[in-house]
Amino acid sequence: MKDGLDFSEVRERAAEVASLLKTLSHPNRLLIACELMDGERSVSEIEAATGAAQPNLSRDLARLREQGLVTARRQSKQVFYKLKDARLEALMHAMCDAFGPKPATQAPRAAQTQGAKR
Amino acid sequence: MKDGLDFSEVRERAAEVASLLKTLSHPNRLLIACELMDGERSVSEIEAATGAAQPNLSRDLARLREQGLVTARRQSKQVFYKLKDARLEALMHAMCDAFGPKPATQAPRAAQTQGAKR
DNA sequence: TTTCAATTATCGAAAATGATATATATAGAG
DNA sequence: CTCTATATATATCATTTTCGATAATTGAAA
Repeated sequence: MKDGLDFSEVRERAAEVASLLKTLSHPNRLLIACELMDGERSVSEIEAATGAAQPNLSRDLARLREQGLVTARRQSKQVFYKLKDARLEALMHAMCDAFGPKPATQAPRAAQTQGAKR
Repeated sequence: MKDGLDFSEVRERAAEVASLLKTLSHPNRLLIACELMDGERSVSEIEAATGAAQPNLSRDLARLREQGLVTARRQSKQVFYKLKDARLEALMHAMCDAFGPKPATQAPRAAQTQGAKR
């Protein structure tokens, strides 16, 4: 039973992770997460960085909030978001590593041997 | 130009990755990918491992195929699937690291070799 | 043919999405 | 305090996609 597959638990975890992936499985939300890897950002900044329409952006931010991936902080008129989940940060870094050069705004981290993409 | 934001390219890549995540964002498909981390598996084996209904499983496998994440090989009556995309493998390992067995519930991070079942 | 293994087709319900409209919150001016 | 502008959030609608379930279909072998 120790080595045996604890199906229900495994599937439970799969459902959790799948839910997280679903939240990230939209280009705009993924871009939001990328943007927040560099630190806190206001909604307007995110809007500029992603090019998303404002109401949709707000909805996407709400989803990220509800999923527990980000937190929001209000400072006068603006609301600043930042990543909340350390696991998400790890995952984002892994994705940057796996899927190549990401935001050119800043050096990602390891410039590993990832040459011609195709 | 290096500081200028190459939006279109970034967003293009985001769309690609988001598409991949979407494909993985279903518990059963995620479980399939997990299962295939250990190597080739027949559809029946995947069915047993995931507990998915067979027609749905087939549809999910088709999605993984169409996304270019797995390949299929027929051997007499059975069809064997395996991971095709190295980036996916890397991502899966990263996810296992990040979301894997909880330190509290189970050994921190040793149970990668869950596949002594064949 | 019969049987096993897998795929495809289809249906209805639920969720996601882009677009658009409206609402709230905060701040500054008058 | 009221009026206005800015920043963000919520609501709604139409269209599309997804999903589980069930039925029908193809392929290979006995």
